[in-house]
Amino acid sequence: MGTRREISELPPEADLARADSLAREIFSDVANKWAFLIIEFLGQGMMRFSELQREIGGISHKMLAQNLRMLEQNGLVERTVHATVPPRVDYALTEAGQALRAVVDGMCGWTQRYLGHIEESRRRFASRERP
Amino acid sequence: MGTRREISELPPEADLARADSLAREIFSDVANKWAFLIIEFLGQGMMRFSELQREIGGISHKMLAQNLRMLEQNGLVERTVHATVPPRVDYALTEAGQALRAVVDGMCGWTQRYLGHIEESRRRFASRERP
DNA sequence: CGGAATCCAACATGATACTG
DNA sequence: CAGTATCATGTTGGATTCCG
Repeated sequence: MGTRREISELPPEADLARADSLAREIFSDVANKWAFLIIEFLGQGMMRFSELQREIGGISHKMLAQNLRMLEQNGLVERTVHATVPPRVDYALTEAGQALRAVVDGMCGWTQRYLGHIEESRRRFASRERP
Repeated sequence: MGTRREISELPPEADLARADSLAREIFSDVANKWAFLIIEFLGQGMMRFSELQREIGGISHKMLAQNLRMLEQNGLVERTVHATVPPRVDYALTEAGQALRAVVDGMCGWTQRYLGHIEESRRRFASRERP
């Protein structure tokens, strides 16, 4: 065997260590705050565009549309258009989306649990600056 | 009770729905690809700056330094300086960092599992463009 | 070696306005 | 209502350079 190759005998595509892998590309797409927030809130169930925008405070129309399209392309979100007037468009998580939602839920829980810890850590860090 | 308030009876600080909450601020910091990759690779154990940079393909010196500092401020990463020459600096996950690592691991696993699914979804999406 | 600062190009984002 | 395009602006990120 080689010197220290325990980690990956993965196909190059799936290897996160490689900057040009598909896995990295997916990480770059999905591991961002807007995508996570959309997935988290969509986890509550099917929602309309405007509902989502109301739920996720501070997200702009543009960012919501853009990230929804990205998630749709990657097959995490399904878009359903109702031929009514005014138009009604529903968004829901696919199976892949729901699987990722479990991860995002984990991060939400982590955030709650370590909120105080992080706050304190920041304070300590700030106060020992310019010693 | 109100009309539809199942979700959060959380303190405002912990409410991800609010753009100005501390939870959101943490999400914005941590939910990005570089932070996730650093946490994932640091999960293998204590590592030096240059080792990390070698492991994480495509990360620049600047991004690594910047994100390490951010993670240190938030108390996810601990930095140890050895008074040798040349200087040696080790990075390791704290308890909070290891807890988040479980989440990131979940995302890595998710990526592997749905890689093909996502690839196919992208192809379908692309090929039904300009119909 | 690790870190910080600078410069600058590229990109992300928000506001606005327009379409179906 | 949902979606897109455009534009102005701020932020990100890479390359480079210098410090300890």
